[in-house]
Amino acid sequence: MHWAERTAANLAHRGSSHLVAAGITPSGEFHIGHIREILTCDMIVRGCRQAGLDTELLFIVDSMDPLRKVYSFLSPDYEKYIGRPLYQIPPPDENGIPILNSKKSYAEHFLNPFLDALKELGVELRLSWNHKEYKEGKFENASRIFLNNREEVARILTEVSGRPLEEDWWPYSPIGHDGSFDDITITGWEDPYVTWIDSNGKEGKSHIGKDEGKLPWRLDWPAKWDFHGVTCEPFGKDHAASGGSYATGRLLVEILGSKAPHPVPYEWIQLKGMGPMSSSANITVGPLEALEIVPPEILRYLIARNKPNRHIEFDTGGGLLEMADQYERLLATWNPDEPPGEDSTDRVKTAWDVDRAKISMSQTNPNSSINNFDSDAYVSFRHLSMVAQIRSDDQDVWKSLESSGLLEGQPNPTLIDRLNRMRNWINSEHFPDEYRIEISTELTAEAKTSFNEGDRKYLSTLQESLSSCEWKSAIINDHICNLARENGMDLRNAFIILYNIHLGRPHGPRLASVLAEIPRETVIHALENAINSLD
RNA sequence: GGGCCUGUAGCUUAGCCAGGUAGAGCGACGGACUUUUAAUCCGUUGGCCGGGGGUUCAAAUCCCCUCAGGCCCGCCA
Repeated sequence: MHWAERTAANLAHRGSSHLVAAGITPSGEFHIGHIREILTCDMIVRGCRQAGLDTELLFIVDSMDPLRKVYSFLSPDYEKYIGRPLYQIPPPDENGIPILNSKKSYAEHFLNPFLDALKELGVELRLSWNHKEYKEGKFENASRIFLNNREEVARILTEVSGRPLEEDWWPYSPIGHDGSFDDITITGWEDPYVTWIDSNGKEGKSHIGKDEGKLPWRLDWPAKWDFHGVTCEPFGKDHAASGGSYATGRLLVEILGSKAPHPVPYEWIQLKGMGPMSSSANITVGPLEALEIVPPEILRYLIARNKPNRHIEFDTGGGLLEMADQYERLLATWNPDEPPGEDSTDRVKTAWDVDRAKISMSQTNPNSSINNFDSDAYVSFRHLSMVAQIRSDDQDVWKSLESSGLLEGQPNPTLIDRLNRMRNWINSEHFPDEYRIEISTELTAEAKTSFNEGDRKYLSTLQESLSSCEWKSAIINDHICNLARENGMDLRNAFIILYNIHLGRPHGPRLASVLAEIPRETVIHALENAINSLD
C-alpha cells in the first residue's frame, strides 16, 4: 500500500471526516521543503478521499509569528521590525530594503509565489491566516484555559521538553505599545486581559480574544488543532523528536479537551550538492527555482515515490533526467487491465498497486484517469531536452516534433509549459554538462584517434557534397549515409567519426538535426580540419 | 545524556506497520535492428536484505542487543 493510502487507512479508524493541516511561517522565501510538506498533505487528502473520507487540506499561514532576526537577505533596516508580527511589516525589495508603501505585507510577499506554485502542482487547499484567527477570537478559548491552568501548562512544558521555564513565565505573549512582542513583562491575568509592563515602565493590557498578543509556539499549535479540528498533520522531523513541540502539544491539547492529530513526521529534502533547505538561512539558489525547471507532475512524482520518513536528495542535474525517464516508463508500462495474476507473490501484487498509486498521486489533476496516457504521442523529457537545445526557436521545436510524429497540429498548453521549463533548466547551472550539446570548433585529440587515412575519401566526398547541398536535416542525413555506404563503411562507425568531429564525443542526438541547425561553413570547416589532420 | 529516522544488487530503491520462495529502474555485459545514433527491442549478470541473538513450521518483515550514517531536544519543514 502506498504511504499516503496507508495514512488514510489509519485515519479511517479515527473517523469519517478529516482535516489535514500544514502550518508554515512565512519568514522568508518558500522552498522545496515547504513543497514537500504541502504535497505530503495533498497526497494524504487524496488518499482519504479515495477511501471515501470527507477530507480537506488546511494551509495555516503563521502570519502572527514575529520576525526573529534580520536574515541575511534583509537589509539592516529590518532591525526595527524584529519582534513584530510578519503580517504587519513591509516586504523587502530585491536589495532587502523594506518597501514602505507596499500594499502587500512581508508575509504575503513571500507567500504569494508559493501559492502560485501550489496551483501549478494541482494542490487544492483552504487558507487560514493565523493573525486573522487571532483577531476573530479563535484563540480566546484556548488562551483562557492555558492562562487558568498556568502551572499545569508550565509543568508539562518543563517535564516533557526538559527545559526549565522562568519563574515569571506566562502562557501568553502580548504585543507591546511599539507593536512588538519583545521586552514585555507580564504582570497579571484578569480575564479577558493579560496585563503587562514594557521596558520603559509603561503599562498595558491585551485582550486574549483579539490580535493583541499570541500564544507561544508550543501552545499556539495545540490551540490551532483544537479550534480547527485538525485530525492529521505532517511536520518536519525536528518537531517529532522527544521533548519536541509535538510531544508537548499532544498533552496540552488534552487540556483543551481535544485529541492530537495523527502525526506524519517527514524527513528533510535538499537539492543535491547544496545544504539543507531553510527559509531563514543563507541559501545561494532561489529555493523555488526548482519549480521553474521541473514539470509539476515530475515534482509530484518525486514526493509520491518517497515515503515521508525518507530523506530526499533532489538531483536537479542528470538525476532529473533519470527520474523523468522512470516516471515516463512507469506511465507507459503500467497497465490497469493487467494486474498480476492470482499466483503472483504478495510482493508483486503490492508493487503493482504501489505503482498505481504513484502514478495517480503524480497527476496534477486529481480527477484525471490514470490510464488515459497515450505514450505514442508523448514527448519524453529526454527527447525534449535535446530538441530544445538544437532548436532555439519554439516554432522550430514544434516542427521538429511534428516531423518525428510526436506532435499533431498545435502544441497544447502543457507541452508549451514543459518546453519553457526545459529551456529554464538548460539555461541554468543545474543542467548536466554531459548532456549539453556543444559544437566543436577544434578537433580534439580524442576525436583524431577515431578515424584514419582509410576514412579520408569518405570525409572529403562528404565535405564536397555538403558544401553544395540543400541545408536540410533529411538531405544532410542522406549524404552522410549514402556516402558511407559508397565508401564501404560501417554506418555506425561513420557516425562515431562524425560525432567526434562535430561534438567532440562519440555519440549524441540525431546528428543531421544538429548540423542543420548550425551554419554550413562551421560544418565544412570542421570536416576540413579533420581531413587536414591526416596529413 | 534522552529521542527520532535510515542502512536491501555497482548506483537509486520496492517490499517492512496484516511474517510465507528478494522485485524494479539505472549501470555493466551480450545480442538484434541498420537513412540507425545520449535511440529502440531482447537477453545476461549481479543481493548470506549493516552485524549478532531471540520468537516462529517460516523473519528483509516481529522482539532484544550492536555497528554505521543523518537529525532533533535553542520556534529553521
